[in-house]
Amino acid sequence: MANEVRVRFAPSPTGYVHIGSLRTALFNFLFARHYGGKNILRIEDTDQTRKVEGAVENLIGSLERLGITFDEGPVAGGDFGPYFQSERLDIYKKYCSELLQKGYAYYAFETSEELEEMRRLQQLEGKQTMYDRRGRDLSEDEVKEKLASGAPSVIRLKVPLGEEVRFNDLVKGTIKIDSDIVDDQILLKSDGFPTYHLANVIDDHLMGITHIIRGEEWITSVPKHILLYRAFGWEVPAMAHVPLILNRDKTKLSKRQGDVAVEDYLRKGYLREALVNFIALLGWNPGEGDEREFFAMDDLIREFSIERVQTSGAVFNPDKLNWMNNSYIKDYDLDKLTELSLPYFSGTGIDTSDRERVRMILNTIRVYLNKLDEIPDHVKIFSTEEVQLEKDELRQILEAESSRKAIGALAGKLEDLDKLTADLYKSAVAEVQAETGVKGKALFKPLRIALTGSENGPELPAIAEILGKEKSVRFLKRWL
RNA sequence: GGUCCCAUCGACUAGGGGUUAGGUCGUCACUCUUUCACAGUGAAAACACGGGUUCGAAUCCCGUUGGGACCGCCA
Repeated sequence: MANEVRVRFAPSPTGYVHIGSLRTALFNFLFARHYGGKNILRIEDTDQTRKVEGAVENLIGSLERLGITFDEGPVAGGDFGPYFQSERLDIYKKYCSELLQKGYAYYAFETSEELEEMRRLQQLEGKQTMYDRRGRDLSEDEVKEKLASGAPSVIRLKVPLGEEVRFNDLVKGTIKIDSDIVDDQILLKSDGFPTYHLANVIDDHLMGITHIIRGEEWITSVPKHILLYRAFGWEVPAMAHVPLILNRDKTKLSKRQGDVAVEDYLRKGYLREALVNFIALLGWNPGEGDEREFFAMDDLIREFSIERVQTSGAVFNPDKLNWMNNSYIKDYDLDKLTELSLPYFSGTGIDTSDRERVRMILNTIRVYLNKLDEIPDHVKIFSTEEVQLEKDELRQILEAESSRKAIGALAGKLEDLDKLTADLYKSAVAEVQAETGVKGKALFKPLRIALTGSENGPELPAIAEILGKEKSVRFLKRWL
């Protein structure tokens, strides 16, 4: 590409990062990095009623945890700032009056109530609800008069009628819309703030954005934006509208049907690599018969292309996320995994200052973990001071004559050891088998139950080693 | 309701005129492991429908149906 690629992620600061936003942010990031361009963060905070304290910091923090970084933005700075729209009000006003002057926009004075009434009537008639453009009929004098009287006013886009607005979307192809059904969108609100549509067009142009990559929900407002670019005499950036991420019932992914905040997933112990990998594959794949499923961020950067983004929406499938996360957990560098897991041990009764022990525990249970917050479920057997039987029926197994014989023999052997290791445990059990004649299920089952209170779980020798000699012996002897 | 978008197994998807329509998750079975899980092997499971175009359509075109998004002084 001749010019440097410049893309932007432009969220409104609502306090958390939606999974759908994450994917938009990811795709922008991948696209920018793939072409060696710039990834820009712009905060769309023109709705004063929606301000959330600390939202921007949180947003940047979450994205950075996932490895999505910005070259320009509120924190990174840059030559195209400010990157908060609320700090660019003068710019919008200036361009808006230019529109007014050129006759591409006009003043309107309806109150919210009047507009609501208008919509209600339109709905009754079964028509599309949109501004009926009545403000266009006001004479210059009428407008002057109202303005002078101090009546609240907005500025609306004067949509040229009877035209077909068309554009080429990088993922959807050519899209055309009849301008007659394009709303005379409010550009400047009565509080002096611009709407998304105005601010977005001005900023994208001023910030030199070359490609707009955003969710499909924006597609119907593109004509407004095109008209705006045209009115200003600006070049329209390339656009790519990516399909939505859906609930199980195929509606737009929403809070009501489960977690949608990236922070929720991070908190539950989904690994950043797994989350990024999974989200990237929701709507993108390398194609051409390439059947890989695992991609590190570098792989994604190298292979991502907007042309391979899916045209239809994708259901967010937690089962597959779990599978992928579990795969990452199983393969993860054990030391790093140990560090990441530490917070999840709080309240389990396991002393995390003994890193080596935590490491061993993690290594034996990681195969069971879909996510890190499941750790407590699997470590009870290591922290308990007295084994609890999972169910009462297990007591019978313990009380069998052969069981007592084996348990007693093993307890004796372990007692003689200096230090209990998995290997020593194994040989001790082998000796018990030889000496008592108890073998097979009759041997292993009671030992497992005596040591853990459960019929199943990780490998017994590993458990015994983690338990240590003292505890193992004590647990065994209890059933004699 | 209007406009726009979309349509391959239950889910994510590959394929894109001639394929036994491939892979992954999930499900089921078997093997392995003296447990569960892991791993391995296998199975069930899809081109929404109707018309064209073509020697030949899952693939291209049109329509139908179905689903979704948007229709705010939100973004």
